[in-house]
Amino acid sequence: MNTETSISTEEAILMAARKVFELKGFDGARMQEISDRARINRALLHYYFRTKEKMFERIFDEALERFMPLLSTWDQDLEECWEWKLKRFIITFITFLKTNSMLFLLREIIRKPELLVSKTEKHRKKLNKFVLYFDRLKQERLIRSDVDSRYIYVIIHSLCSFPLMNGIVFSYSLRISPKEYDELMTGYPEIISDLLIQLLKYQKN
Amino acid sequence: MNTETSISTEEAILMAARKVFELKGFDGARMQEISDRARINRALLHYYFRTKEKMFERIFDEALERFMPLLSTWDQDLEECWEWKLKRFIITFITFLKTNSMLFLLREIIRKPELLVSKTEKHRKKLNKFVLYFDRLKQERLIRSDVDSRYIYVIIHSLCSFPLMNGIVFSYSLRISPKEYDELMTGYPEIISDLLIQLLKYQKN
DNA sequence: TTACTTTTTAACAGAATTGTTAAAATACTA
DNA sequence: TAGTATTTTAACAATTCTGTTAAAAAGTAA
Repeated sequence: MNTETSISTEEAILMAARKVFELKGFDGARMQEISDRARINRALLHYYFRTKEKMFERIFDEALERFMPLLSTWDQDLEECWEWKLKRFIITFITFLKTNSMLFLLREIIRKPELLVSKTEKHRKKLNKFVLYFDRLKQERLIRSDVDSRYIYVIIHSLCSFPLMNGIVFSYSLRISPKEYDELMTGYPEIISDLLIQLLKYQKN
Repeated sequence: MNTETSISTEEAILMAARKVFELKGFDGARMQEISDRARINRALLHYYFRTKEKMFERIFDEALERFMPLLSTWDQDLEECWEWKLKRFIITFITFLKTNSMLFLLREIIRKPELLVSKTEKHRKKLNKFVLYFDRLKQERLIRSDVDSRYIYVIIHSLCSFPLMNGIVFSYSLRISPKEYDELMTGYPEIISDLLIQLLKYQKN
């Protein structure tokens, strides 16, 4: 087997598959559409990935493996102040989400909840780092202590994730083009970083 | 035709269809599963709704028709202070979203973007009420003027919508059961109302 | 050129799904 | 009870999609 051509073909297939699965979901995706996008034929598709199921699993796993590490950064660079940490997280996360569809993951998890449990067991332990970190910030009186850290978690993630996955709807609701919406959103990470910092900062009185 | 039994059967079908479409999406939904849920047989399903397509259209339209009115409440009760207005919106919206899947709409719109345009034309005009209202609040120096009203729109909607549609993932990430997450979320509308009010309130200095 | 690998072509089997139909069974109403 | 409307049963046609196969074609490297 010539590894080089195989890999580029395999990569073409994976890129195409990812795109189609993200757009249409597992049930709506068609092997034909994937092979069209990869500019190969359907026989070759099955030659590289035996079944649609296996191909999906690969795409889904890779998506999760890209995603999970982002969630366990809260115990790194502990000397960094929380404002910077937060800001950096938000910018990194939003940048990441521009090329990684959260909706894809969510849709498939809702279709088949086992996907979440089976594929993330090894990351499970790391998931409480956020809450630990923010509870600590409260103890140290660096941030306000009257908001449950789990709410803070939900708030930050909602503010990062939803504007991107709901882009079509938001741009329609705001009566601007998707392009204009994208442009509007370039300033968004800065804005919410600053707002969240204002909001969370410990209030002296 | 005996209208009463028909309506109850039709309603059973619609309820079942809605549930299945919300869970599986159009492509993943099976007529068999819908008729099972409605406790009737597949022949009767087609007797009431000729095709899957037509049934879906009905479900989707109804979902949009429930949804859209919520977005055009910003020019009602103008004597009410903006804090109350905001709080009322948030509570109403979140309550609504508990029984109306935003993910369903989003998934189908992404699958087939025409759905959004074709089905909401008549509501399109009303969609700028939010921005108009908040721009006015800024003029009157009731809220801070350094945040684009469109960002405020995105922020409020993200904070309302995402925690519910991402419930499975959040409860997993926070390592609590879905039930515990629901309980946690009962306090959520109050919290974000208050936080948003703090954040938006006009700052004297 | 030769040997080998990759890719295409074209055909097909099998399964799942949608939608239809006719006749029988059941439920309802006058 | 008789007549009407609703629902079930069971079978079927048509289509779409997945996955397989064998042989041919094209590409690559020695």
